[in-house]
Amino acid sequence: MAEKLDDIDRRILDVLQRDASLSQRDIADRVGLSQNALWRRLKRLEETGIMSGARMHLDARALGLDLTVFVMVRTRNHSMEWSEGFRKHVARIPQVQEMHRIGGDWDYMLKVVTTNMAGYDAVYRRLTTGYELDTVTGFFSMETMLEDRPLDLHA
Amino acid sequence: MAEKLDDIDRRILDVLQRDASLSQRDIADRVGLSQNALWRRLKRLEETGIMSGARMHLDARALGLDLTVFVMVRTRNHSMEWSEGFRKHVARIPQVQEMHRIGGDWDYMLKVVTTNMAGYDAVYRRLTTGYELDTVTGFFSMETMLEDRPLDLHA
DNA sequence: GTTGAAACACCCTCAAT
DNA sequence: ATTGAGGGTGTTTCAAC
Repeated sequence: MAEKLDDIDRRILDVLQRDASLSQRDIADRVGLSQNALWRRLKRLEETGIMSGARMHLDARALGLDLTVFVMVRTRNHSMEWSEGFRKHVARIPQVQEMHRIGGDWDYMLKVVTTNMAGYDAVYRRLTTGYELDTVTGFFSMETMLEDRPLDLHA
Repeated sequence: MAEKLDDIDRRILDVLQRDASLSQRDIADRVGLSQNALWRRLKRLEETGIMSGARMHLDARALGLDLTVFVMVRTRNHSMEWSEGFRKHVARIPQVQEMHRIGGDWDYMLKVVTTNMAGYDAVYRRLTTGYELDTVTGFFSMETMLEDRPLDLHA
């Protein structure tokens, strides 16, 4: 799956994951390419699917989305069919930002972002309606200390 | 903190958080505004800080970043000074995408994205070097079922 | 890989309504 | 709020090296 990327590709991606509004002129200067050569690389990086679209970053707090909860779920049924059904169920809840099937003491972990406790309660009810979950525990974020950081492209 | 946003503002933000590469012409058509009126709203939304820059979305898997771990940390020292020092310590680790101070059985939760188990071990060592942590447990994501979803602007 | 140019789209501002 | 228009910038595709 890992595509062949050289250092320049990595630098282009790193610049863009931090600021996608830069002009090709600026990016080309930063990575030491002509605008034309950069254009060809950008096209290739798009085609391979490594870059999958620019997104505007929004400030959740400024939008009144003040509550972040990490929800741990333990279930009884562990078949893949049930898991996929559960995924679709959760995907219909827009306050869920992220969902993972995890190892350890729990089966699933969800990240929920909403306005307040009433909003979380609504998510909780929707989550548990129609699905028999063994245990559901919310870990409430009291302080977001780091968020939305760029990927480490040198890892 | 919550700014005064009408439905049109919300629709603009919703369109842009899904695709920041759209032209003002396209956005204006979608939300039913003239390009000129849209421009003024965009300027205002930028100034208030609700929109904080476009970012290119990268496919972690295509970049070989195949391992996601949620790290739960329990500490002994719970002073705010220690917490801020710990935050700065963690902020220097580029594989950490997210860090929260949480309530419940744990004190902190970190999201780590890296290449493989060796990469995670490097993060673990760096995390625990110089800081006496009571307990550190990693919940390994076996399957990312939902990720990077847009915020729910109607919550 | 590079430069230069041409055609087009987009952004921003202003004037008028 | 709207349309229309102008100048400047950015993108995309050439041709030539």
